[in-house]
Amino acid sequence: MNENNPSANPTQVRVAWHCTCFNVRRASRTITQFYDDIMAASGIRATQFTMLGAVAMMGPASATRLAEHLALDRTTLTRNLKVLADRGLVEISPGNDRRERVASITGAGKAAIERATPVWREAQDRLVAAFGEDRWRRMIEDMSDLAALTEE
Amino acid sequence: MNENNPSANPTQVRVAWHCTCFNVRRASRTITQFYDDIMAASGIRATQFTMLGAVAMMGPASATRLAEHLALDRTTLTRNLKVLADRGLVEISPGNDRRERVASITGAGKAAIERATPVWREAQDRLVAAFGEDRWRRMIEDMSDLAALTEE
DNA sequence: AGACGATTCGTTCATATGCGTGTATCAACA
DNA sequence: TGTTGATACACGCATATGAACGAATCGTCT
Repeated sequence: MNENNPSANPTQVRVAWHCTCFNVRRASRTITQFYDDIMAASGIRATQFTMLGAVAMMGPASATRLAEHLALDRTTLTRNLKVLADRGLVEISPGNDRRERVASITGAGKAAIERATPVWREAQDRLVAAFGEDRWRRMIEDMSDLAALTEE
Repeated sequence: MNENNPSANPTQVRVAWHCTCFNVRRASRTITQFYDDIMAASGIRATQFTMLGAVAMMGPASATRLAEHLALDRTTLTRNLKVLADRGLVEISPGNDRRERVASITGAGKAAIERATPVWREAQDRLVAAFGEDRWRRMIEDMSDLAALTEE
């Protein structure tokens, strides 16, 4: 490779654009913004909506259990949960096992879910319609399988 | 819905797991870790590898141009670039337009790319093999199209 | 030359993400 | 009963991500 040429060799170009990690992260960014833009009015972000849903769905659950459920690092989950706790949407309380701290949904949290669900659905519907339902369904399965494959 | 039942209604379950945003973010997490684990020995993370590649590929380029290229917020790119600059892998210098600050790859940056490329390839090859090449190729195209669709 | 809208960027605030280390608690065993 | 390995967590460090605000610079028009 020519040391004086600041542009790298063409191989590098293909590397960048075929990288699975780059592609999934880029999609993650643009899709998150797409959802957040539409959901902004509800005061709940897409990530927080997911988190609220998980807490509501799993009932009082420990951080570790929620983290495994969402394939999220336990410490990340704890901090994300704290944002919701500070807003009164979830409640963190000590569990029977005194090492544990369990999270449960509050009334305000349920109200937030009720309020955010329609806008979430709007984002989801718009995206599915634009992408094509069959193709979208296939891709969700692909991403889900890929996550299962790279998780351990 | 039963106000006393801390578990939400079953609808919420389907919402969480069919959410495009959740699925792509979860895949983004697990795949990033998959790549980072394998690439750890090289001292370069997958995200940084992408960034280095972009700088090398685009030659001296402004933050705005790089950000558009990667579908990344300008301020995010600037800070990610700073991490690489602090390690001497890229150089930030003023451009002709005095508002601009252009980034270019350094010798150490090129060396880092050379060093990291084989481990990146190992991660990529392993994932493609495990997922199936045809299916993988299709999914990359899906994710790329989806990013284009949700980008504006 | 001076005014003005557009462009490029830096800084601050807030969230999202994972790792390493240390601490409290538990369960089981000698 | 005391020890000990395992478990659940908090905290600090580092990176990744975007929004809002404001400053510097540029090009253009008068």
